[in-house]
Amino acid sequence: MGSPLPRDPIADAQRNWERHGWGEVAAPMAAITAIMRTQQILLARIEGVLKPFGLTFARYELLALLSFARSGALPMNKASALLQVHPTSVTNAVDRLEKAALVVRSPHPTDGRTTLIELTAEGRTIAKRATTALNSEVFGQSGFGDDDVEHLIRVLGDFRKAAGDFTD
Amino acid sequence: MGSPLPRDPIADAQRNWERHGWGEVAAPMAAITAIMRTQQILLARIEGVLKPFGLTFARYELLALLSFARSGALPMNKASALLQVHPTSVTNAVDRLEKAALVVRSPHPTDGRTTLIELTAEGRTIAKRATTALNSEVFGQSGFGDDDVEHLIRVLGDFRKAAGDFTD
DNA sequence: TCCAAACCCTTGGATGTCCTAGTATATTGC
DNA sequence: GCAATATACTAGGACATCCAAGGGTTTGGA
Repeated sequence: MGSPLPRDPIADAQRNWERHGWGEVAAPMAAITAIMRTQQILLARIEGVLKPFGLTFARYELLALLSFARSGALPMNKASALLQVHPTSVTNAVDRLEKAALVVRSPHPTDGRTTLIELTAEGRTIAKRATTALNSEVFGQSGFGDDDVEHLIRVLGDFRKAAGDFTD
Repeated sequence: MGSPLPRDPIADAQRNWERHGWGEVAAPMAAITAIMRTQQILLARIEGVLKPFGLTFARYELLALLSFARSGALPMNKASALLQVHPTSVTNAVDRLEKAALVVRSPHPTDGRTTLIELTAEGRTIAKRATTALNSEVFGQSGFGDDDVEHLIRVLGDFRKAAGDFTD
């Protein structure tokens, strides 16, 4: 999308913050901005790997979640909670996955309000293949050192917990 | 959007990865997934603070960038490069900011291809107020410890550099 | 000098996310 | 048992991001 900049724009922003007398929060601002940008880079990599499978990250996450469920099926609301996205986002993802025949919707046996999302055989195959690709092309070459990975898991885990993501 | 889960879904995913024989990349997978989720949480906080100003994060970033430019103006392509987003995203943001009278488009004095984005007086005021709000309500209460902030800046900075964001 | 290649911005389309209803089904409480 | 409340999913709308294409402007090499 663009060639490398001569200078780190986030470091520049941090300096600007300090210069304007906001030194107190300049570092957290830089850290948060860096998280936003890193997510953008990672998402682009992931989507690039998933594209050949006709998947996006949102759809992959749902597929992967289903593949780990014992029965290969989950209620929409459960998927929404576990993926931590809005219910309408799940509806959207399921619509597209269903068109691609990777999942099917089926009524819940006892609760008429609930819809189950079920992995098809092809869905399971694609999920497996996509995971293999992501493992080798993204997670296996993250560029983060082992210590940094551990640190990120701990720091961001604490953050997510404090934000109310989970109790544990 | 949902009440806290009883267990950390990312830690669960990491265990699933290990259980399926992908232990080698389970930790980086967890770290990357945590970054994605953290970004989502932070973005929601930021947008919540900006909403009263009629701004989104994308528009705020552009406004802030302009406010740090000496002349209060920048070519669209420069803004695109510095914000590291696609040119069409800048077009979109400028369209909306211009409707809100926070910026104006003006022709480049010497290059007929280029359009300058210029901050209006009101744009500068809103930028300042929004920044104050973000500083006190988000950056000042990030929840990250000082050491963790420094670590994040370093680790993510190295990552962004390796990804080709900047040379420095 | 002049035309092809490079560059800049915009339009149109595909996706994803969230929010705000609206419909249907369950549960609760009186 | 029935009305009121709570849940589950979906439709429609607002935004953001990217990609592919198209039209206008500059630049540079023949």
